[in-house]
Amino acid sequence: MTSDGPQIPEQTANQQDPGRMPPRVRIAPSPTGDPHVGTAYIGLFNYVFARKHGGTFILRIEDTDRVRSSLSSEQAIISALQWLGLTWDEGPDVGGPHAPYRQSERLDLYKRQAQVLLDKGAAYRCFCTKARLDELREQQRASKAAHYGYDRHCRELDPAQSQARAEAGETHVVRMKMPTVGETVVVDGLRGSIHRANAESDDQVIVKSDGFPTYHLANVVDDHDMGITHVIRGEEWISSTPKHVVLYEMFGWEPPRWYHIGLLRNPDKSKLSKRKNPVSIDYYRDLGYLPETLLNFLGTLGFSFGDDKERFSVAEMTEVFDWSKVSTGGPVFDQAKLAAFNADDIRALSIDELHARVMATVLSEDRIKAMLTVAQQRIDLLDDLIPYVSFFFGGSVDLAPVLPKFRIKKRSRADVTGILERYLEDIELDARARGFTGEGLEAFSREFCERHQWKARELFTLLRLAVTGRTASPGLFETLQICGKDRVRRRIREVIAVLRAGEDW
RNA sequence: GGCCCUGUGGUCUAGCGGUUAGGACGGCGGCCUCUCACGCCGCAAUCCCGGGUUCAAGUCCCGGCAGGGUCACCA
Repeated sequence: MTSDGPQIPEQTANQQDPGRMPPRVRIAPSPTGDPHVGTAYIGLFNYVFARKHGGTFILRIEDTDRVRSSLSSEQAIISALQWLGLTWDEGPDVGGPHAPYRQSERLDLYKRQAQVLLDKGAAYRCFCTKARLDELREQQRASKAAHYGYDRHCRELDPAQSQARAEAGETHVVRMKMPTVGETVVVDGLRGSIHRANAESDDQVIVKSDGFPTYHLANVVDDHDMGITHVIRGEEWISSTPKHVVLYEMFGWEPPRWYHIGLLRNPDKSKLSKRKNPVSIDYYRDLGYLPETLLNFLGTLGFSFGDDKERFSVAEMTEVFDWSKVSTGGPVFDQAKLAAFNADDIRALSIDELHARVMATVLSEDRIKAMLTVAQQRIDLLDDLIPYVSFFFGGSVDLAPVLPKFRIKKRSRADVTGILERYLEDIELDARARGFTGEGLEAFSREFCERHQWKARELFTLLRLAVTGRTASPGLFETLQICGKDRVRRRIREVIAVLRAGEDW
């Protein structure tokens, strides 16, 4: 299976000597939403590490979650990473020696490997129902149990009987048979040895009832198959890494080296989340951050260049990169500092360069034409254009003049705030709205109104006020489309914050 | 709650037994200037706590505490 992949001299691959063979690293985003800055952050470290050592940087799409994954999200991730310039050597779009690079297209491999584990007695079929598991979890929570995991109910079922039940069509999952004694050590290149008693880990599901593998199986199988030498990923994975180590042992494979990078945080120190901070790479792109600036900023989080230098390019970072310069704490993603970096970089551009950047982004031909299309009927002089379309630009909009208009007859302040919050959330859930085209948004929005028993007129007014800061604008949905998803979301979020802070009416 | 990770100004970080604890963002004050912005100068602000070890601890050890992650048929 890996006959063409390099065998990794793991024994010699210590921190001083990253291995004689060039490293192979990957990022493995899940295409379940907008491209996340966390992906860019982890991608940066993987990219730099690979380039530093003349290795290979791979993009693998982890789309084993059948219900949440979408091709549009995958495309968005690819284009966001391309915008940043983190180019990969192998991936779903460019192919490579270990294609396919999309997990949904590698099902046979996982199925085969799961069978290997089953045959070895290292895994077993579990027929427990969702209801039983929910109840179990509930009980554990209620009784404040020391351990919350699966109770291994099906672990000792007779394999032959299990197989017969499976063949008879009984729905089941496959779980790994975690050792119940001893401990597993994860050697982390950043944090040293992490010990964990095996009894702490439960029998993780490795194949779901729909036949798709879970992350744990797919990730181990693919990393091995693709010859991944160093797994550089987020800290959130630390607690399941012992399971991964055990999986490698069960297969008899040499594990990669692990490096767990600290998680990006919200200002309140919790894990970075879209409710508390813009997390979409698209947001930063569409609001006019420079890609090299975003990368530089990300580079200063968790990594220190040395010599008090913090403005550096990816190429420079690559030159001096060393794990000893990487810290393990979870850095807060500070918008103000990013903005300051961006301001500096804009100032450093020549006028010609600046012009080129602006024309390629906020004033791109497509965008201007879209604006002209909606402005044509509404301006009398050519010179009226810019004032008229001003709300298509910039982050926030001045709400002060329209704030009183948010008061809608027979609706409380809480009603208004609530419906806007709900709208913001539901955009994510609806495929048409997610695409953010005028048509899709309109269909979604009308349905949304019906569902919540709001008149279209009421909600649409709120949206217009929130997004444009005006009582009159071009058609709402074409306006939303041109503004773009991230600007729209930001402005709605800001309105919500303002309304929430105010007195009831 | 169990387990695990982390702990230098508000934030990102440097430091690796002896430093006036350095830089950056932000804040504050000033200079420049027709205004604003830029730019420049300056100021305030930090070693989580408690024990050890040591002539000497932000740096080493132990114990607390705090924050975070994770305990899914999501990754």
